[in-house]
Amino acid sequence: MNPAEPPQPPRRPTMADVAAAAGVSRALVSIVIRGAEGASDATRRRVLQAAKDLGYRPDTRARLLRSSRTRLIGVVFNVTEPYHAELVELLYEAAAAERYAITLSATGPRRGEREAVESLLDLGVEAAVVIAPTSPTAELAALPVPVVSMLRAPGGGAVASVASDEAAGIRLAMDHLHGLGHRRIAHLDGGAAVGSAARRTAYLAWMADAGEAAQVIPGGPLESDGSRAAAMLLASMGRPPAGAGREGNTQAGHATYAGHGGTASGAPGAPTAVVVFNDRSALGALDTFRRAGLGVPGELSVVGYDNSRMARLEHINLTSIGQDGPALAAAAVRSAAARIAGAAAEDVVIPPSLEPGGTTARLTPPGR
Amino acid sequence: MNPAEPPQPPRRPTMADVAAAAGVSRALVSIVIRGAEGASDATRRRVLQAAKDLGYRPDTRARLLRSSRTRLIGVVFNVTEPYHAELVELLYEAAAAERYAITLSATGPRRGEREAVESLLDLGVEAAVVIAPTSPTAELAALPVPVVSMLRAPGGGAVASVASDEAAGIRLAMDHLHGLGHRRIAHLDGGAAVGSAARRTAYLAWMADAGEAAQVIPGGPLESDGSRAAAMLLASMGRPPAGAGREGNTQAGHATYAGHGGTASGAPGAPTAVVVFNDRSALGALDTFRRAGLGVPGELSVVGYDNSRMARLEHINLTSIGQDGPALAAAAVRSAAARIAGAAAEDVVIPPSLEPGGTTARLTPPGR
DNA sequence: ACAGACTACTAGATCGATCTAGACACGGTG
DNA sequence: CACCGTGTCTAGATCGATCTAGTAGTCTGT
Repeated sequence: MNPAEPPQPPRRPTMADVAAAAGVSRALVSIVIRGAEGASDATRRRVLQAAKDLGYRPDTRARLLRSSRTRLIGVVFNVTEPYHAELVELLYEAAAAERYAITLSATGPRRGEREAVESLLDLGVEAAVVIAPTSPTAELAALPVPVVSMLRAPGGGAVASVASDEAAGIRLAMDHLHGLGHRRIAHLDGGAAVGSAARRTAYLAWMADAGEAAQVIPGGPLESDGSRAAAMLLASMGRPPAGAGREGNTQAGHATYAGHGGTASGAPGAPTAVVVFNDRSALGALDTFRRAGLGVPGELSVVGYDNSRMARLEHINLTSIGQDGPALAAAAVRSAAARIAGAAAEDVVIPPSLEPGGTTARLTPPGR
Repeated sequence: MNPAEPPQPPRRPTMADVAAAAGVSRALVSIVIRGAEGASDATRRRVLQAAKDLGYRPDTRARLLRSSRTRLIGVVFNVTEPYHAELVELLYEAAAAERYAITLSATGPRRGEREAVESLLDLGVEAAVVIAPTSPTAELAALPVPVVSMLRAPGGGAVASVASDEAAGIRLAMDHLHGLGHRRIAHLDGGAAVGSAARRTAYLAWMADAGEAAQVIPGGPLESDGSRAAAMLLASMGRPPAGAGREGNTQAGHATYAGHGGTASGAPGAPTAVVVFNDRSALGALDTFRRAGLGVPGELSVVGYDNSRMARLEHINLTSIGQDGPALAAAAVRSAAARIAGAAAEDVVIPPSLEPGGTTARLTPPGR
């Protein structure tokens, strides 16, 4: 009721307020809040109670500014990539387990990697995790904090990396198809995307080992790339795609070719299975195959890569190579923590696994 | 060469370093860096040059801590929602245009909205933009900073909102289909998802006005929801879905029903078009329809909602209601800025538009 | 010539935490 | 009893910026 009293500025309580309420010094409150040692159990309880009563929450800005250990890891991800989103979610959990906090910075068509990383540095992160980096390794290594690159193949020691074994993943896919009787297997590649070269090389090596003729169709990481590559593959099989006109690309669709019957279609030597660069691309390809009236997996088996949430949707149920996201995320955080603690950069390789789905099937003998 | 000198701590330069190099006070450097007035052009140039030479970058932590105007807007988004990702990207740009910075906080299966918002508050954001909030309006209104909710219908004044006109969007879809000759139009709804009720209501109202019998199939926001709802619709049309067995849900697929021919299939009164809650759901539905051998748009026209990047992929080319992302993002940032400046909460409604694609076509007369 | 206004600049307090150095109490030892 | 070690706690400096209040110096008008 004092007229001189300020009207009611609902100021957020600070450490000093808690200290006053609990009858201790600010420093002690800091100790208790951080969970550091140096306070008796009795006062610890008292301080925590006071903090709770006041609704105190530590101010991140002040903590970041003052403390030598911010316990903050920055994550750079491409906001247009669904699989990155999955990893981001897992990174939150993995970081929490190591008592680190995460702060995000997105890249995108109009926001570059450099910009994203620097905004993190200005915030005082102790390390940066960059998902599928496009910057050269040397540039990442030159940053003033340790960098962990995810999903990109090891770059030579200067930057820690966490990735799955691309070659092993492709071999899993090839072995799986081989076990189902497939011999003529094509590859729709990822073009210039991160990881594409490694997967293509592994495919070529496997085919060479098996003594089979390889067929690589240039593609890319997006649904549209897969769709386009699929159309090229169809053409090479002597099988026209669905719809002829330009405008009517979806009209009537598959009905045109649906009567073909079960197996072994098109030119002799046409592939009976394809391994696609990633799930997004595989989804585009699947769509194009099916609209052209090609039965999947009846006439053609398809394997993707990433085992993304999308691939696991029941109506899609794509056979895919899984990268074990939780393991990747945990390894990335551990690697970052280790480098912060002074360890040298290491390359972690996570073994991939094959997730069987409904888009691969045993090859039906042609002459049946 | 002085042995007492520390070996080489590559400390990041601070404002004091720049001040010393330029021969001015710290305060003046602050003025120049912020672009505030109160410095002559000559010194301004000198200070900027010194900053550049030293590679100075302002420390975000210190700036956030000290300044009353952090010019920081927090964005809460669901990392598993591709459409949110599109908006995030647009928000970065919209914020930059108003000289605000963005900081992200993701929600997800294991990270709630409350947690995400609070981490932003601890960072000192001046306002929060929450995309498709799930918390009750009252809870958002109780936060100590202004909140702008995106994509959720106006909640009654306490919280500013930016959303597209759901009812108008649905009407656009219905009018489009009506103009193509369709009369029996079904709706696959969004279940409990944000915005679903408004769209369903608008659909029912339109059908009532037109004197047609409405048919709402319960669905949801995900691909799998759309797929399931599509299967229900097929059943109601007396048309069995593709494949009979459980395991073989994709085998042979559409071939079973492909011979049906052009138009007007199934029970009398069966819909010739569907309006689906959103694009993701529509994609699932599309897949199920096509595998069942139902030609889209030959036998059934399909309209989605969001006009997402996915819908625009050339091989999908979904007719969809566009929410004008750039306008939404710009309005959200402007609204946040206005509330920070003291304005009352307002509800902004952005008119949607129809993006024609290849999944809708003129109805072929049944008795032709 | 002098008050008043304006411009260019600076010293020092401040934001809310952490960190360092040291005070104080208390029990055990020689 | 003096001394030491340990556990608990505090005063004050500090992080790197912004903000306030105030000081020179210049210009303007009468």
